[in-house]
Amino acid sequence: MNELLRVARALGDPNRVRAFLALEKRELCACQLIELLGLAPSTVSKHMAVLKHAGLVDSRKSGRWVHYRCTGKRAVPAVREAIAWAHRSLRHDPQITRDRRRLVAILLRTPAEACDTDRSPVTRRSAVAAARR
Amino acid sequence: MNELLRVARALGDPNRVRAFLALEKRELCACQLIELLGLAPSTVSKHMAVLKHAGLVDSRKSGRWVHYRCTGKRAVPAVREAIAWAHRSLRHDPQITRDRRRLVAILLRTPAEACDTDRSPVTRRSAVAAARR
DNA sequence: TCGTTATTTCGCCAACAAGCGAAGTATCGG
DNA sequence: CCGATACTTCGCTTGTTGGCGAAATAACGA
Repeated sequence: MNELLRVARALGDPNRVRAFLALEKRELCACQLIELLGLAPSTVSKHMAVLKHAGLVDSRKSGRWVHYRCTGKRAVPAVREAIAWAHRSLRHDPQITRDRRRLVAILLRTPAEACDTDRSPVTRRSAVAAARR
Repeated sequence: MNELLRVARALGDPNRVRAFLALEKRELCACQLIELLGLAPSTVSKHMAVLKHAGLVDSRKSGRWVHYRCTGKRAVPAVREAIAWAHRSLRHDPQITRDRRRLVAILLRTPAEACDTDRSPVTRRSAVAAARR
């Protein structure tokens, strides 16, 4: 039952839930999650490690940046079911809705100065479009 | 998102998960859960209050006894989905399997001396049969 | 009414979790 | 190399949680 316990505990903290839901439609690098949540980098790093250990999220390192993404369909069935539960029950949550809006701004702004200098304008535009959906 | 947080936190403790899974097929009174978990009555009472507050469980008082039961189909959709997730991911869990076996013994023994003096032998037999399934 | 039994509430302690800042690791740009 | 940038790990503080036993509440049975 350790898998269920890890997943349940990972989803038991509001900031982790916010970070996890922000990854519903796209991957994000740590600095974008830090800006979204407004927490210290070390805190966000710890939160992401918890989500990762639970199998809800994985990460890919590209240069200086670590990109996090939801494991989604690649997750094992038990975790996949939890992901569907979380996404569905928070679809209309006010906090998550606010976060979605703020993400649009973050995705528009941070590319120029930070995380994805290697991301082409066209990719950036589609990421923003995805965030609006 | 408070509902999800309450449910996730409720399912984040192994003893609460065991108690909750024990209620999958039948209702149980507090003393049976106390015996199953081997914890102090006050501790079990607190655990059940957490499960109840999360909407995973409700209770019905009958005389001296409080019978707990899974809210199951009566739960709101978000909670119902979590219930299905928990039940499905723990169907073959070793600890839960051990608990199911011990429950058979508890259901056979406790009626005579404790909780369900008001339960007729035929009902008791069917409860035991359900526990074996 | 009085004692007994079932359960909850209260008060406490130890373990854990979330937060931060400082120091450490890794990668890029010069 | 050296500084800067992006994270992560470490050490610490503070709030929360899980456990217990003792006392309180409730209901039954004599």
